[in-house]
Amino acid sequence: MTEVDVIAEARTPLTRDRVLRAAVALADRGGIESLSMRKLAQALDVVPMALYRHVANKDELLSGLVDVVVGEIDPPRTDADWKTAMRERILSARRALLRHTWASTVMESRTTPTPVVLGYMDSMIGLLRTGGFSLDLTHHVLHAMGSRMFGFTQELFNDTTDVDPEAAAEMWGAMAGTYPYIYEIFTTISHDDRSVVGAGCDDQFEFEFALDVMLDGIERLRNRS
Amino acid sequence: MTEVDVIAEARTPLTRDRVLRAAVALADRGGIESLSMRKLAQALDVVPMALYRHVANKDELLSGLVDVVVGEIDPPRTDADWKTAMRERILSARRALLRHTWASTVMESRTTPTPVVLGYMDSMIGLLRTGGFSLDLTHHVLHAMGSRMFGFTQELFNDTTDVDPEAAAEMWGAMAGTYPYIYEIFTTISHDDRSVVGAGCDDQFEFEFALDVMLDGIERLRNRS
DNA sequence: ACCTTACGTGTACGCCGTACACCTGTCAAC
DNA sequence: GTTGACAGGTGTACGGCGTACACGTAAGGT
Repeated sequence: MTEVDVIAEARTPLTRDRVLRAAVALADRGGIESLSMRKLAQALDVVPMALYRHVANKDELLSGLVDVVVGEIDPPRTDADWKTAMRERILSARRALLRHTWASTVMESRTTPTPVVLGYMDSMIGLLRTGGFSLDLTHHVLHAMGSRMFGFTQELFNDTTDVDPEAAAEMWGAMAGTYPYIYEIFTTISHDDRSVVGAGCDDQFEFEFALDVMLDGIERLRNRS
Repeated sequence: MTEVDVIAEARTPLTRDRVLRAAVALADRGGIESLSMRKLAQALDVVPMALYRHVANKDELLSGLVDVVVGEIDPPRTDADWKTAMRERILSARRALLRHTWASTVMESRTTPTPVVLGYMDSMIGLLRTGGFSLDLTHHVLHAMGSRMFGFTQELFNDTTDVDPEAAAEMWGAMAGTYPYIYEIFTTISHDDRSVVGAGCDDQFEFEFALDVMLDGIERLRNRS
């Protein structure tokens, strides 16, 4: 056995799939900002430029990541009305996004939908159309649902970087006077959580709440027409 | 008049305000990706490191930009019920965002709200509380509104980079078979626009449609409780 | 035996944010 | 008037990034 053979069997050949899976793994731990072509190459024990045989560039890599995540969303069930089918699928999408917290950011950064994403959207539209929505109403509903169709509301400042309690307490003290309404809300909700104040929301509940407001709203519009 | 004097009067001194306004101008034309500390310094005819006397780092600069944009949002009118006050203010926010198309992206990238943003949110919450919303319901509504409270729905793939018509036509042809529902929608809506297919939505209408679905929904919840 | 083709490598370029030491003009205190 | 602190712009440099481009090198078809 020559030295060449050792090297040859030591590394499985690069594939687009292997690249994508390594990228997902890298982003899952460490966040999307820690995903660089160079670090990805390093994780695959390969020189950075080698990646470019399998993805066109970083942007296309990111689109590939979106495809991976969207591919994890369950297909819609066919034995239910449009509303529950859509609701459940969106909640499935949300589960996928919770597994890959970077995904929503990356999806928003995309400028063009991939075939995988188009397929997802097409089947979602199908749920509405076969559920009795007119063409026009379907169109408006698509806009109204927006990114929620992919399982995420765009919450502002929902990051989980927890600060030290001392600074937080001081901040909330100052808030009492300056931002009375914010203070009022954040001091009364969810002190059952581990932190005394703030960020103790039941995200799943809030997501479903917002989703249902939307679904109920569009259902009413459907029935009216 | 010495040479020094000429130089001294040739450049107005740098200010945080001047830096921010130059950054806004740079981003307005050329997009947020063309805003780098180096280019910003160049636009101000100054060396890059000079900026750091007025902003802590690029992140803090971006937060400053958000403050500028949020500062452009009109205060809520006080002579109307909560619903129209909120509706009009959100539409004012949307106008500010349309003036600075990069702003929604930057806002989403923020990890911590600035005092200016907190002030905006506080007054929005105030509209709900004084409008008769319970603490709990107000809280849920905040989540449900999400980024829409700042005037933007997170539309996916709403960029305006128009491709050449030939490629577009080919794409739509292929879509007819693969994505029938998408095809159906995009070929029937808004051919009054300049482009034959796609991207011809009335964004203002769609935004208000979604906003009203939301507002009507929460109004119903309010009246029920 | 040769030539193509596929695919990993090495080097290099231009961009980025920013740390750090340095200069210089202004102004208060003596 | 001299001095010394300080505020604010400068210059240099470092490490990171994406990726263009030329170069091996091994496998497979002829």
